[in-house]
Amino acid sequence: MPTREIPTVYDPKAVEEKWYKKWLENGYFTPRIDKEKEPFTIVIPPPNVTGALHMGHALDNTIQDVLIRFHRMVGDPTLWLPGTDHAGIATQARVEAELAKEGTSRWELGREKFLERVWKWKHQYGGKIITQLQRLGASCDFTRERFTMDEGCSKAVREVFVSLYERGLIYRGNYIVNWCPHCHTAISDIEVEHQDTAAKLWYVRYPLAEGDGYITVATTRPETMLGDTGIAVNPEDERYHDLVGKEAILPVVGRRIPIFTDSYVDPAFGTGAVKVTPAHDPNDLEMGRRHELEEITVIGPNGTMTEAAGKFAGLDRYQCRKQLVAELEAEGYLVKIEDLTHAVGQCSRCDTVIEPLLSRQWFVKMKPLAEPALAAVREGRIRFVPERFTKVYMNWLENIRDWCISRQLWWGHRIPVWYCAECGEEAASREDLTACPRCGSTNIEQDPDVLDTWFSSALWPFSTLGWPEETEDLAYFYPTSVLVTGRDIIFFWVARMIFMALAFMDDVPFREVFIHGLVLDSQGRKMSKSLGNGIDPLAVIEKYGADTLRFMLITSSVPGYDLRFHWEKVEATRNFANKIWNVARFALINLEDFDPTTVEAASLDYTLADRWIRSRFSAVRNKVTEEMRSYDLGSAANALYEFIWDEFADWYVEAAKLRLYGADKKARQTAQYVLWDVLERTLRLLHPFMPFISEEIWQHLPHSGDSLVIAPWPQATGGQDVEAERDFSLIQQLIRGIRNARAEMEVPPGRKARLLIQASQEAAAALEAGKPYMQALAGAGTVEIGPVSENKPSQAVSVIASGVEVYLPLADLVDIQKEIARTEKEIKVMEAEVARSERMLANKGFLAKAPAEVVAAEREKAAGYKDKLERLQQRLAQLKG
RNA sequence: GGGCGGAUAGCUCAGCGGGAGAGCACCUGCCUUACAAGCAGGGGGUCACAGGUUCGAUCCCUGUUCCGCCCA
Repeated sequence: MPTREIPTVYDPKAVEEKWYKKWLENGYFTPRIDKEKEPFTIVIPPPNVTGALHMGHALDNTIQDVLIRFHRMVGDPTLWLPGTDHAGIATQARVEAELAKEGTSRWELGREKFLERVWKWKHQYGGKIITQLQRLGASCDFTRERFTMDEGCSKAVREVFVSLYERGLIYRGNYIVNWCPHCHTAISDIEVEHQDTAAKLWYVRYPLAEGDGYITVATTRPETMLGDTGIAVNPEDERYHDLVGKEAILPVVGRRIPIFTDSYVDPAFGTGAVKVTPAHDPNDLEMGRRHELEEITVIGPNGTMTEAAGKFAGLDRYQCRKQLVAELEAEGYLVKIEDLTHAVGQCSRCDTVIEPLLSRQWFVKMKPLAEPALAAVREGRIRFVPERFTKVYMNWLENIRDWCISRQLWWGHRIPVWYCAECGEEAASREDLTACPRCGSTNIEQDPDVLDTWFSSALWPFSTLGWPEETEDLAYFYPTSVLVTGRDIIFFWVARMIFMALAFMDDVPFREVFIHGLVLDSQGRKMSKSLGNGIDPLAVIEKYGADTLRFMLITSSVPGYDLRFHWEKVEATRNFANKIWNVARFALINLEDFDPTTVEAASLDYTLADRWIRSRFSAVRNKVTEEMRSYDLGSAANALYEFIWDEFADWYVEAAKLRLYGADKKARQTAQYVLWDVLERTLRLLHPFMPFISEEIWQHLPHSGDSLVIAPWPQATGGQDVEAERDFSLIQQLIRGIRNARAEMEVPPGRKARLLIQASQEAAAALEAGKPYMQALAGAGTVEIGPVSENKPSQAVSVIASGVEVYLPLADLVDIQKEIARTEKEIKVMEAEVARSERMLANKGFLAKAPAEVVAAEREKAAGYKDKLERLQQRLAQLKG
């Protein structure tokens, strides 16, 4: 027999570790492959190995765990595959920082030693986020944990790279890339964040080569003029017609540069004439290549001016700007300076201003890959939830540019391309090469760069399941069911997984994408290290428990929208956990002598309250189940909150006490049975949201099975008990009315009041059944129920509903003036209701066009209001008479 | 500049075609043998503004204002 005694206060610490350990030991998180069943699969968005759990992870993984636990209970073979991402730049930076402290650097160490060092770091500190996920309660199958740089994933990366290379979808070329002078590597377009910044627009006069005319250009980056090789104007721009084809002299430098037309130029910006610097601006590069301009690199990889910048060589780019502008001004070339704000690209990792740099990099050709990825979503093979994110995804892919995938780092998947020093061969290979495949020379070298981290993440849904091997896991669990991730990562990851999967698996990576928002601080700002406004989920778990954090996050979130973190909400949720704990304590205390296996459920004497709570359970069970499937998790959790607190604890438990404390054995047993049954099944509904507290209580309750983790989801039972819900609702209404009347008449809480009830025939049965509840919950003494009569008590407080009049003859306590005021107030409210209802029913359009059931419902309401109003008016007349 | 989202009680947010809801805060009364992290009662809203569609609009459409995010 399980122990039925539990402590008076819920202590999450005492239970969380215990249960999590047991769950792991029993292998509950590892699915059994059953070919007869459709699996439910999620691959985790792999957090960075360097990472620590933050609120965003907490939300993302709680959502996944709720879905996973639900499906496991429903009986689907359920796999949640965990893992981490090697996070190229972040991890490398972390280890480099360590080296710097030791007074050395990666260059000093050399590539091989450095990588050894990073692996060592990874084994020692990396992946602590995985244990943090366990604190959250995440029920991942850790036997299948993966890492983007492990052998299998690396093999997948090789295969994909070489295959794309062979298909001509990966190429190497000289293009402008986003160069981070601080991280010292190229980064992709989406790793650049655009920040509106106050800036200047410099108007600079370029003299014409012939004659004494000039042309004025406007630029936000005067230092790049050192690399200017042309001036462009819009072909439609008549202001410059006579200058097209002529040459200008680059001030300070003295180079002759051509003036030409290109429709890219916006005649409305600046002067309508733009300087063209092909080596330092992507648009200029395109123009330059159209017009065969020279590409002169004047800013180098570390952000300082190159030799090509002449006398400015060696200066930092901003120093150069200052000096150059001064010189232009001194020599009369500077026309004016305007203020403007424009978007400045910054490195998303270190906030350094990006330098567009012409360099030789590897790219993935996107158009051919994007097309099927667009089609998959357009045709509904992948569905975004909420639906509006479809557009974000489509817009991005429709305007996609080629993806720069090479990074000038050491930590990552090294580009599997070898160059032959003898014959110049460039060979991509699945196996490491030691000799040139063309000339056989051993004088070959592998490309020094590594791949963008997202290249390997893009393969995650299938590389983790064993691809390119044809594994059982891959055959069974792929494609995955749903991807759960934040809206900030649609481009980085979601889109890339989709096109990679379509290109290599010939199938979608997941059928649905559930997008959630960001967790903001209480003022609505993003949580960030620099602001110091982040809240550590582990601190919340430490103080309030994982269930509280989980439930708080879920009930605060609406699909697709950001949510704010408030400690008040955490506390409110903690209070809810405590409510559950205490209602369970109550149950356990009263179930000491109860054994469900000896009870015949069919032969018990169910009361109105029993029927009501069972009907309400059935409704909430259906709602939660439905909303789990439609991803309305916050709504589902709120439904449980309301059911547990408002209906089960506040009403059912109170109503059941009568019989639990009473002498009638069978009545007591019935109450015990319903209390146990509803609580036990409610815990199962609660488990996906609050796995720990639900398990702890469930284990103390009589139950069958080893763990709530693998307990079956409650079945849908018969329909609602409409009659019980209606009758109990009437009783609740009267009890509230009586409580209110007592409070307003200042009846001492301990004083029992006799109830005289006059009711219509229809209401009588419900009232008879509700009698004990009114006695217990409304401080009623004897209750007399009779037909409506002229004979109404005068020195009494009244509670009036449709078809029912309740009188509390409290002789000395009744203040007639107060009672008149109360009645008048209610009459006013009721008059407004009747008026509203009658206005609707008098509207011919309403009667003719509104659905019949709406009209019928309105008629019924109107009748009820009118009945109540009449009774109130009679009562008022009596009080005044 | 383009796109998306938001504006509902003092605060934070649900609801999204048929009588305005929750939590917190506030007021009143209760240590009622599960819970004071609680129980019971109560007050509080021209649902941003202006038009339109509809028998009926907080909800749908258009526009305006103000906030936020994404893309260029």
